[in-house]
Amino acid sequence: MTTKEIKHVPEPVLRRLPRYLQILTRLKEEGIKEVSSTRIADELRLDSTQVRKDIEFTGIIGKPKTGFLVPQLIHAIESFLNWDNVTDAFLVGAGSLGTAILGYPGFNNYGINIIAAFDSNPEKAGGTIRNIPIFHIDKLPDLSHRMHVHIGIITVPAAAANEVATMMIDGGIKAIWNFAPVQLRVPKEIIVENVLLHASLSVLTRKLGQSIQDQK
Amino acid sequence: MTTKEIKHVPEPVLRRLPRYLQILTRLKEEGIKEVSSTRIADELRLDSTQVRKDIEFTGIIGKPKTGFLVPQLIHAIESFLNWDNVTDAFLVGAGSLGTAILGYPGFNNYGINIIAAFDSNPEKAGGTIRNIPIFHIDKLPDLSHRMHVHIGIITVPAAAANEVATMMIDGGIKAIWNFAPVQLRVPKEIIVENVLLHASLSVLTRKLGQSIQDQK
DNA sequence: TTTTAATCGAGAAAAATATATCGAGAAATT
DNA sequence: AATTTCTCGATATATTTTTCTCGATTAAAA
Ligand SMILES: NC(=O)c1ccc[n+]([C@@H]2O[C@H](COP(=O)([O-])OP(=O)(O)OC[C@H]3O[C@@H](n4cnc5c(N)ncnc54)[C@H](O)[C@@H]3O)[C@@H](O)[C@H]2O)c1
Ligand SMILES: NC(=O)c1ccc[n+]([C@@H]2O[C@H](COP(=O)([O-])OP(=O)(O)OC[C@H]3O[C@@H](n4cnc5c(N)ncnc54)[C@H](O)[C@@H]3O)[C@@H](O)[C@H]2O)c1
Repeated sequence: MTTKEIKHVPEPVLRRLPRYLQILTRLKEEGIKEVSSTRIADELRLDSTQVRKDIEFTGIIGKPKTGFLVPQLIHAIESFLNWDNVTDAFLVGAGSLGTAILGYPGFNNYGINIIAAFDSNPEKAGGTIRNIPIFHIDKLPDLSHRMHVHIGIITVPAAAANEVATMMIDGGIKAIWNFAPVQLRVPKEIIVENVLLHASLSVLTRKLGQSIQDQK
Repeated sequence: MTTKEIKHVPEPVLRRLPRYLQILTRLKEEGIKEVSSTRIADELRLDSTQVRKDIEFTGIIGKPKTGFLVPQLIHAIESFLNWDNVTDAFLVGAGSLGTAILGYPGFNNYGINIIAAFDSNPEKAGGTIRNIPIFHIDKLPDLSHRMHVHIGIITVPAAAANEVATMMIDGGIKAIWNFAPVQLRVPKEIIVENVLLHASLSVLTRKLGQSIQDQK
């Protein structure tokens, strides 16, 4: 790989890296300085070569016999995922799921910082959750332009999701984390990451159905 | 494929099927009787061959020029995912995320029916959410045995997740839908489906970081 | 010091997944 | 009735992702 060559990173790699990070953070707390790909792989039931290849993307090189330096690897993964410079985000839809996300303090460790929420229900406007203010949705266009927010989180009902996405994009948002079970119709330069819980469930229920069938 | 041969279904296929279902349900509401793989593919920005291949798993065969019958396909996918006979589930951890899930009526359409929730906080026990009773966690072993529940949902803090998983398995649960960001250590016959929101975020933040970098 | 054991990283191989090609069938159009 | 258009589904190909193999390197043990 030459100096400035941009190498494509497979999504499966991106999804595994935070899992490594989770182990590494724990090891660091335990005072462990070095870790091998074998150890990470064993904990996550993966192949050690895969772990090594994933780590290779971050640019960190290990040492035979001992492995990787824990703090160095943590830093490299966080930097690779862009989690070292936290990006501001808006959340739209302060319903039950939206409230849970707003209430979760952990996301700051994962690269995003929710600075405001919006809802179409006038009764929700004016309140705060964990010091995050909730505004009426009408305020979104103005505020997103002024605050240069780049990430939008959609937790509105499916029927409203596309409308909200359009507002976000008009407001300058570049990436959308979408929890509504619909396909967003957005320009292709907009990054969309869907959290499709029904897709997750489909894997679970199908496997369960199979395993029950197999027992017969 | 001979009569009783069990064909392995790739996970990516299982994750796409509910997305098809969502389109199909909408089309059915609009009174549309037939749909082609091309149309589904266009809406989801997929390849039509892939859609056809996925549908093939459900056993439905289409007709040239017109495609597939919408109601028939809906039924086939639901049956394939085991969503036609809804499975009872327990949820453990009636915190903010757990409450959101308990409050969501949509899961009954996705094959699961949450019949009870548990929490270690005595103050939460006794209440109900959407008519779902919340019990103290101590009641879990007894109740799960008596009620023959097969699915467990974990929405407790990461530190408590493994302990809860063990209790669930002892109680006869066969499949776990895990929202805690930890690797559950369970026997291999137990089905675990993780919802790793930090993994989803890692994809988003990395891509965003890249796209911002590329513009420079 | 020599031996042993563990690991990395490069390259090859295998497996899984996605995409392309094309003949045949069915509906609509001429 | 012939032609065009669209689609399915079988097969082949391409791409992506995972796993395997192995020599080199390092630390610890003998
Ligand atoms: N709650 C869950 O467990 C769960 C699970 C899976 C998926 N989801 C999805 O997440 C989304 C939200 O679910 P929920 O349970 O929080 O629903 P909810 O009804 O509790 O919350 C939706 C919120 O969005 C607001 N809203 C509606 N239209 C709006 C608009 N145009 N602009 C701004 N705000 C608007 C409503 O006022 C409400 O506060 C839905 O798409 C749902 O399918 C939720
Ligand atoms: N809220 C979110 O948006 C969000 C996002 C990503 C991941 N998660 C994960 O979901 C889980 C729950 O998050 P949350 O925000 O709802 O937390 P929370 O603190 O609001 O809820 C946790 C609940 O679990 C209960 N609990 C704790 N230990 C228990 C035990 N041993 N047995 C039974 N109940 C127990 C607590 O009493 C509490 O009610 C966490 O693992 C968190 O990392 C949450």
